[in-house]
Parts: sequence; C-alpha cells; structure tokens
Amino acid sequence: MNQTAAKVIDALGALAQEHRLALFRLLVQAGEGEGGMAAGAIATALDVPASSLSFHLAHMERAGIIQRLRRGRSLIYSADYGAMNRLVGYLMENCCAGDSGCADVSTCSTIEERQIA
Amino acid sequence: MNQTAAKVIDALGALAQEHRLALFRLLVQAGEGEGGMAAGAIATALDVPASSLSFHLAHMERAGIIQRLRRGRSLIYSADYGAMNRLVGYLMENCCAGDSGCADVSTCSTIEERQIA
DNA sequence: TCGATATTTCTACGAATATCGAATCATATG
DNA sequence: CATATGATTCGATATTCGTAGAAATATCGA
Repeated sequence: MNQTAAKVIDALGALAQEHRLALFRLLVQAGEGEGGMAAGAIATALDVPASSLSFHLAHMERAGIIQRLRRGRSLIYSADYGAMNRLVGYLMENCCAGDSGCADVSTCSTIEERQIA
Repeated sequence: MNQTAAKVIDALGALAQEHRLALFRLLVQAGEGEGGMAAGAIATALDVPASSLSFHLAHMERAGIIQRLRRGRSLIYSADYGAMNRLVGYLMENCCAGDSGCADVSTCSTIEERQIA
C-alpha cells in the first residue's frame, strides 16, 4: 500500500464514526480557519464527555481532516476543506474510464477542477 | 443518530480499509453497471484470498457503495457512483456558512483554490 | 502565586473488525 | 446425472477501536 492510500484510509476512518461524523459536519458548517469551534463548545453541542471527545479530535487531527489553534485557554478546531476535496478526488480518480459515461456525475465531472490544488 | 447519518457511516467505514479502498478504486475504473469485474478477477488483481475478498465485497454491498449481478457462475461487482456523490454532498453540506463562499455544495473549495479558478 | 477554567493524557476493558482455511452452495457443461 | 468451476459462509483467532472516570497539563485573571 502506498503513502497516499494510507492517508486516505486514515481520513475515511476518521469520518466513519457516529460522533466524529457529526463533529466534522458541525465544523464544516462553522467554517474554516478562524471560524471553527472550541473543544468545550463541541462537547456541549454533541453531548459527549470531554475525554471521549478529545480522543476523537486527536484522531481526526492526526488524519489531517481538521486543524486546531489555541486561543487563550481554548483550543479552536476547524474543518480542512482542502483535505476533503483531495479525498474525493482520489476516490473517484479515473471514473471516466468506464463506457457508461460519467458526464452526469458531478463528482466525476469536477475532477480536473479539483486537481488544480 | 438519524437514518441518513447511519448510512453515511456505513459507506465511509466500507471505504476505510486497505483492501476495500483498493477494490473500490478498481471498480470505479472498471465503470458502472455492465462494466464491473467478477469476484475472481478482483481477487487475482488484489492478491487477496477468495474468502477474505468475499467478506469485503459483502461489507461494501451492504453499505450500498457497490452493486452486484450474476452472469453465469460469476458474480459481477460494480461501483455505485451515485452513492458516492450523495456521500460527498452529505459531508460538505452547508459548507457555505463559512467565509469561503462556495457556490456549489459538491465543490466547497478553499480560499486559495478559488483564487486560482 | 493561587485558584479557576479548558482540555488532554492515562488506564482498563468490552465490543467490533480482519483474516483465511475448510466446508458448502450455485451454476454450467459433458 | 456427475463433475468442475466460481463464489460464499462458517468458525476460530488476533487485532483494533470506543468509552469515560481520574489524574495531569496549560492558560488566564486577581
């Protein structure tokens, strides 16, 4: 298994769990970078014990799908949109090779656009 | 947890594994529907024992990201592009709430990426 | 410095997952 | 019908994952 595949598996695994999926969506809607949310606010919103949440946040940050920065006593977490786009690009790579045609498949049709970054 | 989230978790979990990720990409490149590949051909391509592969194929079909049809003694498996697109849509839903200002939900880009486009 | 607040790390353990040989099931062919 | 072929299911085992209380760490304000 190559390096890229390993990263993709980490990212997918980081999203394939009830609390982490809800957490990621919460962060996606909170915006990137400065947006984000403090760990405590997330714990309250999701109703998950702090230590459990910390476990999940660490998991997601290690997987590269969220980022964190400190502001005073709070640690602000935010979603990494770029990582998500790269993830999708990898999953659907070369999907146009089939003869069924994927012109009507939005993910597939935007591959080139996505790979600019 | 709602029904939709549960399905999304199943789909993500079905992709978050070395053999299954390689398998999905193989099927994506083999095309949808009649394209696809027989279980035996997949086992050969991925160099995974038949019983192990069968476990993974069942996992992915149950998760709704691949489909199968019988052709003689062979079972042909193919990727479900639509399921993948719905998955991405769910993950990035309402990502426009942030300051990135994306117009298309399926391509919620980062600020840097938008400057290029 | 002291105490309050925010969050992580440590720890243990039950639950879920991956593996793969052997046995079984389904279909085709002579 | 008998046999070969393609694929799944069964069973046992090893590994990884999720949980949450308690203790430790980091930062702020008085």
